[in-house]
Amino acid sequence: MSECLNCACVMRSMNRLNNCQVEQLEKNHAVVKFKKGASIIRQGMFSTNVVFLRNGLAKMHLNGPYHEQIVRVIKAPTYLGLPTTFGDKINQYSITAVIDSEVCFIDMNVFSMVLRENSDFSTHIIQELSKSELETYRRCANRTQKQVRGNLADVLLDFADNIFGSDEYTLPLSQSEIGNWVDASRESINRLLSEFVSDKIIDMKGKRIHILNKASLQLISQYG
Amino acid sequence: MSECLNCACVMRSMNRLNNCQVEQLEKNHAVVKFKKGASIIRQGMFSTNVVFLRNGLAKMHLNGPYHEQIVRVIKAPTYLGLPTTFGDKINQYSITAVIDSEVCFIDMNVFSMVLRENSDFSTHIIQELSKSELETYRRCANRTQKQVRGNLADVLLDFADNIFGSDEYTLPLSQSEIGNWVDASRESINRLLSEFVSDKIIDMKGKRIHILNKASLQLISQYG
DNA sequence: AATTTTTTGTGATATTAATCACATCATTTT
DNA sequence: AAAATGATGTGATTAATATCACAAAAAATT
Repeated sequence: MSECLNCACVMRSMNRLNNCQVEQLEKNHAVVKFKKGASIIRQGMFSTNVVFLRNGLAKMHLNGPYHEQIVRVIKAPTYLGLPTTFGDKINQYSITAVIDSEVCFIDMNVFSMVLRENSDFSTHIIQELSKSELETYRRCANRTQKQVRGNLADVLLDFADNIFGSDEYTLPLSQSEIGNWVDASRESINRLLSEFVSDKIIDMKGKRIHILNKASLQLISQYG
Repeated sequence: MSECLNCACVMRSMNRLNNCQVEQLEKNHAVVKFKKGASIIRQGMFSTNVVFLRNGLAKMHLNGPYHEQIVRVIKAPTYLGLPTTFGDKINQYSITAVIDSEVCFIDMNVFSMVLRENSDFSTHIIQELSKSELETYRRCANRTQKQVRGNLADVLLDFADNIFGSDEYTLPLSQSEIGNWVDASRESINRLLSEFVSDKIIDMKGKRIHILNKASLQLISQYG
């Protein structure tokens, strides 16, 4: 029974792949489980695989000049690290599982071959890369122009709307990780979270978040 | 006589294109000159062309939540706005000539066709996009983690090393544009430039910059 | 269960850089 | 050439956030 046909990541682009191509991928892939906190792609190492996140959640991060920089948090199903696979032999960033996750590694040469054979598929990849770059520009402009309060609101909303699909969730990152994501100190994140709690915008028990006043949070995200 | 064969941008990837493909591009392109300050690609407009910068210098910029954000300054020869062309029908950022420049527009459908026909070429584009995204991550992490002094040093070095290839050059951006690039107010940029002058790190007459102490500037870029 | 390590909470203080407010100089435009 | 607009230079003040310094709580490890 074909594991690749069941893989949501491949399925998303399957209409572009013929059976033979799926079979190629099938023969040259490996599914691996990663525990929370485990490193999936490591900055500075050789990259010889294309990586799919089949399920779970991962953070993309790199060594900045002063501290670790989290670039984005990505949920399955998605490609992981296409740019670092195609852009440089050596990984330019790391990817780490943020909750227990399942990952599929595909040999890069096989993937490249399929890309060469199938122009629809390569067009699809070009579009994915392009969209991801546009998103990066937008996020970067937001992060640098807004102040910490607004960026933190963004993070809380991002988890609710894009990642967990619920206004109640368990924060998968520590406060200092959130700081490394939105360019703030761990202390500032802490103080602002307390502020949100005392303003009844969120409820927080440990890492359990409940968004009580989403409208406020959206306003803060825009103007805060 | 073929204009495309003379275009440095196409020449860079020509070993990947056959005569027929060059001819296709040749028949569907238009070379346009832009004065300093003229808009080449405009955020919010439909994009129907792939754009090459044949010669000159351009800035890539987008509307941030509070002010214009300059993302990068790019010199010819280079593709312009591949991500915004392939990632979204509507341009997600603008490109503006920073000095008088010459640009080649190629119909996107023709370009896509060549991409589909020529897998080497599409691999090349995938690599370009990937590299550009990696660069974006790195730059963004630097910009957000370093303070303004270091980022300004970076800009001065970037002009010298990557753009003009000389330690003496005319700044093609105003101080407020530099501010929008490195996330600082125009006043801060001004004060820091004066500081560099009084520290004999640079000499400045109007927009004419002369780097006097490059080693210092590099130190400031690293630790400042 | 005990110990170590990591994460969180919070005050006091320091610092960077923004903002405001003008003056001056340079460029366009009229 | 005069007027208007935009760019630059510089001080005074304010504001946001980092940093330092601990204590307490939670989680991981032994």
